[in-house]
Amino acid sequence: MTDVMAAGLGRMNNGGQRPRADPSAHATGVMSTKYHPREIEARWSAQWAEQELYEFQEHAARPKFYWLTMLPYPSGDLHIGHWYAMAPSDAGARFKRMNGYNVFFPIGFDAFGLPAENAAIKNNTHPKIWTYANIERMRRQLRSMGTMFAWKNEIISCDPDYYKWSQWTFLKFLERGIAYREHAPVDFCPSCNTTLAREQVIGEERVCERCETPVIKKALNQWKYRITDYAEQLLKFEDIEWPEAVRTMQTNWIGRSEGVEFDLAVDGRPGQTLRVFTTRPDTIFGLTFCVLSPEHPLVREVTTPAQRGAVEAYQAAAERKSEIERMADTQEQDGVFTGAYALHPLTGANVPIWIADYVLMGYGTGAIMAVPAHDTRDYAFALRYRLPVPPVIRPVGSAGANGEGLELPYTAKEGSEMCNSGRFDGLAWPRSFEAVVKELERRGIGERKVNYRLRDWLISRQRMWGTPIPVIYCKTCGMVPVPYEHLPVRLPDDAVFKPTGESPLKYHKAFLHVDCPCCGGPAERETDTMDTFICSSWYMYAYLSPYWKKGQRITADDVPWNRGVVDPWLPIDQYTGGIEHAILHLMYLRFYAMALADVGVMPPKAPVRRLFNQGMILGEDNEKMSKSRGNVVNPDALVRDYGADTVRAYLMFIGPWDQGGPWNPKGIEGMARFMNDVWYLGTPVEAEAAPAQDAEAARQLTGALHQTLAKVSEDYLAFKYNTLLAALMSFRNQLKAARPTLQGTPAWNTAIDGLLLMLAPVAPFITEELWQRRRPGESIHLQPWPRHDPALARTDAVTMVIQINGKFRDRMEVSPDVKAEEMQTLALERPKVQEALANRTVRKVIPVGNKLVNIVVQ
RNA sequence: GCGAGAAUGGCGGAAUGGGCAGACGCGCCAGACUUAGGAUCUGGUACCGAAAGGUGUGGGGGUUCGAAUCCCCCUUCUCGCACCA
Repeated sequence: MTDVMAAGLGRMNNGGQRPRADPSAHATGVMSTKYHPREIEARWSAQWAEQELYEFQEHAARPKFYWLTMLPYPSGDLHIGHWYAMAPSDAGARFKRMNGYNVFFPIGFDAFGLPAENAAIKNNTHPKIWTYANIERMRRQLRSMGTMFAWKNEIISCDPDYYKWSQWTFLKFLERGIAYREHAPVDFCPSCNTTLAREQVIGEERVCERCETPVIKKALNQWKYRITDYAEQLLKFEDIEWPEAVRTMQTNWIGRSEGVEFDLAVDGRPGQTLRVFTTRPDTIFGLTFCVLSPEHPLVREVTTPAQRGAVEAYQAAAERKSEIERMADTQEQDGVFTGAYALHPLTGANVPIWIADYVLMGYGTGAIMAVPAHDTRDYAFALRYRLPVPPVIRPVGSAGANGEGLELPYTAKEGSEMCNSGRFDGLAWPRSFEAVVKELERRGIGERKVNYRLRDWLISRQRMWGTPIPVIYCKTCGMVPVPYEHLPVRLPDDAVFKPTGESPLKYHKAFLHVDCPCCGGPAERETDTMDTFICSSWYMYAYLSPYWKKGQRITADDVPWNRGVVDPWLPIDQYTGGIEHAILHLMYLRFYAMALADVGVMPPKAPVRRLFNQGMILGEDNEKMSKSRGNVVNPDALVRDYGADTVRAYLMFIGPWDQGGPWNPKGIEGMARFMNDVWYLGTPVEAEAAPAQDAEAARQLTGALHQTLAKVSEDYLAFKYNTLLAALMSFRNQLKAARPTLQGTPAWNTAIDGLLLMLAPVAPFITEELWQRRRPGESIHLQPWPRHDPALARTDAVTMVIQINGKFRDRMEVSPDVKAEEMQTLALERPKVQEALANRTVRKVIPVGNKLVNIVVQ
């Protein structure tokens, strides 16, 4: 522990000890002023805010473009991860704006959540105070980043005028049957003291998404949203350009599988049936036993007295097992015989009914037909308890007519055919599936069924700092929704925070006790609050008319935003954010849009057209940044040393944005040098000697400008900031080389303007400063993107490569319009080529465009 | 186990409708200017070799005049899911 800390501190000291005393220091050249990023950045931040340069313009002649970055949680300080997420997003939005779009780029705070409550307990203050103090600090930091946020449209999700509408969505969903309350076993985090949605339980170890504590099961009365009703819709990704990875993850999470559900009669119990789900009806003749989940209600009914003791012991053990940590490596299939038998639906054979915890109550019917020859789990189970394992499918055309010699378990679908299955023998997949399903349907004991892995969204949280669920429980009237006119159900400002692990709302008398809206009698409020993912499921619409009907009494007919503004601005044209939200936020957001469309407040179209997921910025050690590792990079310190422009640009230069990558503390020096060069190149020079006329050099510089422009414009659209910056650096190198001959000429000035314009989205401060020094009073951020002229980008000579048998031999300059025959002649004339061709016969010469000739010999 | 993606110098990475591998930057080496250099400027920097030349994009095959790029097999790594019937 001590070692780790010492190492961590050492690293931090090292990282912080090299402030650049004067980052603008460079020796040569005529200098008017030095580059002082801190001074110019402070000045421009203030000025842009004052001029409202970036605020929302509902109507404009330019086409609308809704550019969105995921809203941050106000944790207190802006982390380098926030910079990595937001600075490139901002650059993209700025680029769109320069390209003639009316860009809306809002920001807000996802302000409910547990850290505020923990801080409240620790400091004995209200979470609201902690949260708003953090927001104030983060607003300043976000401004220092140079982002073009439309601050006037900011929303804060813990504001009652926001969560009033979150409550409204709950009431509407309740009316439509999308919200419901259920008593069932749910995932509970003993550290956060609250239940969690299935999506918030991570991995095999089943740990809490927030604190990594293993979750336990608890049976509780909880509110849920019927997201499973939208499973089919959620599987469709029409009209949206989302990364393949996200679509695959969501598709897998939803986990659609097609199969059949059918009944088996229980032997000796007329009328008693056992329902199972299977995706492999083609293997039904291999059914040699059934397995019930230990929690299955039928277990009590069918268990014979002789087996009762063993069965109950197993049930108790299974229950305990799900409450204790689930060990990864103990996936053994064990179970207990109930003593009862079911009848095979097609053969009438007796098959024993077992219970085993590898069958889950929450999936399908909680009961399975076991076909040990063709399912790995059933196979393991059968081996363990010496149950028969008859093969009933085999690879098409395989030798053994009845599957003899088949390696078991054989689980393939494609290329399999039925055997040992009476009149079904020889039927190949997928006809085998169809035939058995038809037979079960004909007998009236089963039907096709689609099952999903997706569960309904559990939204109740036993925490205080969240949106109160607007329902009241009355002894006489039962559950009563809070009338719309009474919204919002406000969180009390005087709740007492104690480390009891329970929500202070339960002990807040004024909050808890309420008159029933129905009968006027004494009643109690729901004290659970909503999952904070609800706040972030609709904030993108709220941005367009923030705190709609603020302070006003609302009715059932109101909608949560101004549709006149919101409808024309949908969908969100570009959304950017971390891949870690691939399932949670990005699936909930789609669900919310679908459900709200059903409620009738939104057009039924995809809410987010284009999505981009950035990668994660890692510590110097290539590990995830964390305080315990001591590899956290502090953006404020970097801004102090290098300026925001350099930090922004360096983060974009590290590598492809979607890839993320480790922080290299030395690497930023290169970007600082680049900014210094830009400063030096872009600062107007007074009274220079009359520039020499060098038409050829001027043409070359103009060519370089337009080549760079083509590359940079293309890269902005594809979020390829790293290569865009590399192109700008190359251009910088060319400018430095051309400076002695061209500085002050029209070609030079155009090139410098181009450099500043192309860099403006990435580095808004330095470009604004230099632009306005050249043209006082004009913001660079209101300039149109420079037009690319392919004619000017054209060079008058291209390099042609000469290969012999595909190997590089020589290169030469040729005209861009060179003809194929000419290329061949030129290539064969080269001395190096002649030399290499001595005593060899040329068989073929292959010219490629105007860039390469391959000579094939012998 | 299933699904998705990746593997290129000392490092981050460029180049994939096949056509000069290593753009750009970091680091490193040498030099210049300097009292000084962790500033700036100039040159160099994939590997082997004195050179000519040869070899190189995780490994092995293949297609092609030509492969980092396309096809097949394998290895390793990252991410997601995981007793889902």
